[in-house]
Amino acid sequence: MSTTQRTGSVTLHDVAREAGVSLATASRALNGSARTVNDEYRQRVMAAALKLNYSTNLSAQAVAKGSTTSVALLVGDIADPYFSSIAAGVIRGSEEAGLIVTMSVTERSPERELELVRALRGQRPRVIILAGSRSSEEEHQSALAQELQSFEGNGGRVVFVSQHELPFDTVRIDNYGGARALATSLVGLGYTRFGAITGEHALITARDRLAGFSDGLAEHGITLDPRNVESGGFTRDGGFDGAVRLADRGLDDVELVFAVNDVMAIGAMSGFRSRGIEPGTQVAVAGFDDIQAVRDVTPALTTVSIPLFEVGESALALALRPRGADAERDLAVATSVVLRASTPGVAAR
Amino acid sequence: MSTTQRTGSVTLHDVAREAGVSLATASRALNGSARTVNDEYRQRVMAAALKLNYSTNLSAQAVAKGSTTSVALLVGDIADPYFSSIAAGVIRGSEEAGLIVTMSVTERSPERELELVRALRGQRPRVIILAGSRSSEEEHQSALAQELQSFEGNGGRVVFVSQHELPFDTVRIDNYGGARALATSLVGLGYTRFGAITGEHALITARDRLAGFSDGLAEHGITLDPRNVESGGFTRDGGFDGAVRLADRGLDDVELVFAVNDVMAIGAMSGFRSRGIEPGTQVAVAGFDDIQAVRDVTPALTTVSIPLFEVGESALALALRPRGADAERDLAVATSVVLRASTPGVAAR
DNA sequence: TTGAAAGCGATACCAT
DNA sequence: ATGGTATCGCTTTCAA
Repeated sequence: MSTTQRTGSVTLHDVAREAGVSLATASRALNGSARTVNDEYRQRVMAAALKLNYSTNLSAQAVAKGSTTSVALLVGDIADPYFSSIAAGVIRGSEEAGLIVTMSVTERSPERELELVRALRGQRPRVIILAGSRSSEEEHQSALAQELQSFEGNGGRVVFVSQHELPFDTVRIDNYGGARALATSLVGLGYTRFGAITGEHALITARDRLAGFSDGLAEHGITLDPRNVESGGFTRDGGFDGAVRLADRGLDDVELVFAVNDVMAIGAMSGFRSRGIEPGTQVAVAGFDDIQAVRDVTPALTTVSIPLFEVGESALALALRPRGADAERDLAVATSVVLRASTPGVAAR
Repeated sequence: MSTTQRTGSVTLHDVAREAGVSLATASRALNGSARTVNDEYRQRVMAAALKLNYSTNLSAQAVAKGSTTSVALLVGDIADPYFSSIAAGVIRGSEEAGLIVTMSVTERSPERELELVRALRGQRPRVIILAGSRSSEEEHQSALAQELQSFEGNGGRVVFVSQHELPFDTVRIDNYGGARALATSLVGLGYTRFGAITGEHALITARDRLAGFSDGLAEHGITLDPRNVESGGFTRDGGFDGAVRLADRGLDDVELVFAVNDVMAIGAMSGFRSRGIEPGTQVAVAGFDDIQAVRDVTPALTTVSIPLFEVGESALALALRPRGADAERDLAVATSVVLRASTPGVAAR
């Protein structure tokens, strides 16, 4: 009977033997830090590794070193362009730093998010990045905070994207300010009657954007009538349904509808259309995020631009910053209003 | 001087001591397979683990067991809805199976794909799923095949999505047949003059779709004139540019342009528009994939639907199938033509 | 069932 | 610089 090798993998031991050096030397030559090993030996080890097609066992390395090379990324829904763009940035940054990204999906559920963070601990990642839109429910907030705190206590790094209610490093997206600026721009175009489609009130992002928009209008003496505000899912269908409800109850004199994110806005445009209301001409529409798709819908969507890819990169960069540098732990990314055809200027009234 | 703990983490050892049992028993109670441990002890261990907030170190577990719980997923571009939908399926399936997915982006480069696969070996994942659109360059193909073969030799599982030129399990998407069926449907609508926008010829997916479309037309005695075929990047901008080139050289009598994927088709619609050609009315457009966005562009895009999320789930399921069951290693997913407003029926000619 | 002890594949300290 | 060896956290024989 032949011996069954559970793992046929070549180990460092094999390489060392092949090269005729000690295990320690092989380790130093392959993964050790600097020139502490004779070039002659180094060559031999490299050659042996190549010959045997050796590949370092990252798990073993992790237990020996007491630290991994992985970054855990939590997103609400990877199929949503908002998250996938951020993910692309995180992945890019990680690959540049030689780190591996593991990805989990919270499905926008705070419970699930908490569960995942707990499970992720087993991975002992270097970094946990939370990009899901979080809710503000006290209960989960504190349980989550506690979990993350102990993760940091054990040497991990935590970075939030967008949220800023918890005491962790965060890449802050100025949802409030961006929406406020949008309101001002739209008023500048001549609009005076507004409606909105938002997500669940518990979603901090949705709330901030709506508040910013509302306050922006107020600044110009315009009130956002709550009767013209529909709320639903933070998704394309949520936007569609919101628009339909708005249309069905009568748009009255509402000239422009602000949806708190682009996918909702795009859904809303289709929703209006399904009711025979032509977006852009019969009702203007604006969104938030500036995802790729907004350039290709008709009319092109006015929105607030967020450099999503950059947000992802920044989140990782923030996490990798040396621990001591606790100067400014809040990295703010700039947003900017982008006016497009979905909000044409209002002709003389 | 106090002892500095490099990792503050609670270990199984701590739990065992707290519970007053041996390391072995604690291991069995927490992560061991079945009822081989006294219920009384089991309770004690669980309680201790909970009290100490213990979390299994997955890396250590991996080296001890000789196998990990991770799935490596390679995609061409995570921000592309085609890939992100597949990724969502893979992630869902993995979470159900208690597996962690790590994600890498090939940026659609065969070199990068090969590099990544090599690097991924260090992770010793249970499964590697390759969802990138692969090229057919002989050189990379064989190097990749070799690398994957040895991965399988060491107990790993490999699954391809869409590709079927290499001898590995694959979730096969019927690109050829789908495009062919699309051609037939469009001819049925009364179209007779076609153009196309495709990706680089080396991309198997692009080539198959174009071939299927062309053959489908040929079946009805219609020739796809190569002069009406533009090729470029497999992206939105590639589609945009292709449309612009087509428009600039004169659409002549081309009534319908088939773009080999939806993002290109959507880009093409914008491209045509930028040249004053209204898609849907002045030129019909069709795509392939049925990504979410096609419902919300105007006119809604005719396309070939692929159940992308399901493709991702299936890829994982295939990988997890017991090794012996080598019956049918090619799982085919059904595609279906979806006619929408971008290809209105042609009135009596 | 339970515990002692031998690995798993690497790193790093301590002599040489 | 190099090699021997303890160690990392966990699993899994092997006896008891």
